[in-house]
Amino acid sequence: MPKINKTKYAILGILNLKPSSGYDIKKYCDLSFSHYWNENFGSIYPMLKRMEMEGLVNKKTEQNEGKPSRIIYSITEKGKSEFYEWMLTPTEEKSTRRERLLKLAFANPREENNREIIMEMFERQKAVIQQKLDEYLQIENDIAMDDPLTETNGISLRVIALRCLIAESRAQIQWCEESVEAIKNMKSKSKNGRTS
Amino acid sequence: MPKINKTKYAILGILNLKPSSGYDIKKYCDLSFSHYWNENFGSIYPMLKRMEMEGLVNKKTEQNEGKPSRIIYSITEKGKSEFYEWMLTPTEEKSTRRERLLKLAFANPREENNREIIMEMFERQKAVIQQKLDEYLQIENDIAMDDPLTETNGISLRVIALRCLIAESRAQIQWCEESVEAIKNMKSKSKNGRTS
DNA sequence: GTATCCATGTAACCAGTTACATGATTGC
DNA sequence: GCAATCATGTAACTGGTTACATGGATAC
Repeated sequence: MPKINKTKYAILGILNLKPSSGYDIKKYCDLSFSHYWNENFGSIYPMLKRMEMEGLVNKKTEQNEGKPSRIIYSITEKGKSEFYEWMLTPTEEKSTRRERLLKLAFANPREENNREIIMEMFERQKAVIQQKLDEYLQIENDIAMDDPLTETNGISLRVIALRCLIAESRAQIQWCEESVEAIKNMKSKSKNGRTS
Repeated sequence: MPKINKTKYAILGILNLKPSSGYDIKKYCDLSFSHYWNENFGSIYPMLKRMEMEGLVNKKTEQNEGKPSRIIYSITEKGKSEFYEWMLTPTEEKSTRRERLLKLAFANPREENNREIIMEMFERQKAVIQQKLDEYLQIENDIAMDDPLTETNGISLRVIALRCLIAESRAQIQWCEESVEAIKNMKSKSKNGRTS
């Protein structure tokens, strides 16, 4: 299965909300889902051109006196159908490179003095994750504050997306704690037990 | 902060265990941590050359009669110190592209008929995650079976690494379920409540 | 008058993947 | 004889990031 350029879908998704310029798209990304998605001008502008040639979007130059002219793209029917198809495709988030786990795999707890290093590793990792978690919780709080709709009309999808990151972070923190305990036990056991 | 080539550290980590050829390194990756790390020959061989020039590894050609000759690399002191430095650096696993969450962000639950699609999305995502989870659990089981040391001497780091993936998957599944519930409630509320 | 924002783009680069080329050996 | 494995490598490509170039408008 080939790697597919997802910038296309991000753009389609935003244009499906409303016609926008490349600049708008970038702004929207930064503002609305910076914690789990990123786009750069270097990807957006060339992709928009490509998408126009593929008939996924329509182009319209907006001439504004005074202000610089903007190129507004809108999604076509073809673009919409491609977008909805993508939306319903189950996402396989390939984690081919998880640095944290790789590091762990290289640690060797059989050697006595290494255990301290490994426990230190976990503590440091935990601190990084905790910091992220605090950040997410802060944002969750902010959203609830400035969007009273969430109370009367249920929670927003922005919050739901954020809660995935929150749930994952919490799971990771717990995993760090459990792992430290497991390594501690390993240590005490090898003292009066056997050593390979 | 610039993106750093992590292939280097993966190689250092493996060579720190024992001197190996490029081929060995690839095999080790596939065998030992395929679920969270991947390397290709296209990265390994050029990197080994570069690392030799940087003095991180030593090269030794092994001439075997009959068998094809192998180039065995071993880690140097400089390589070791760079490796341990990396090991203790807290890992910031940037999730700049979480397709699942992006999809969610584009879903609009305010429109009645969209809710069905969103719930369907969650169900499909959940199924994908569940499949992964089952896979992980199977491997965890396999490791425990063929490695009796884990019982007497505590659990291996291979299992601990795996348990991170397991914990994350479980958190994600729970998140899917909670989200579906939240959207259901949103729906019933908007029926006898207000609609924007 | 200068820093920041609006706005569009290109070029260069890096990481990582895939495909290809080569050739020897082993197992069926 | 043929497929699979051992073994090393290169070339081409894709996805994504960063830096640069340009120029007008706005805010202080």
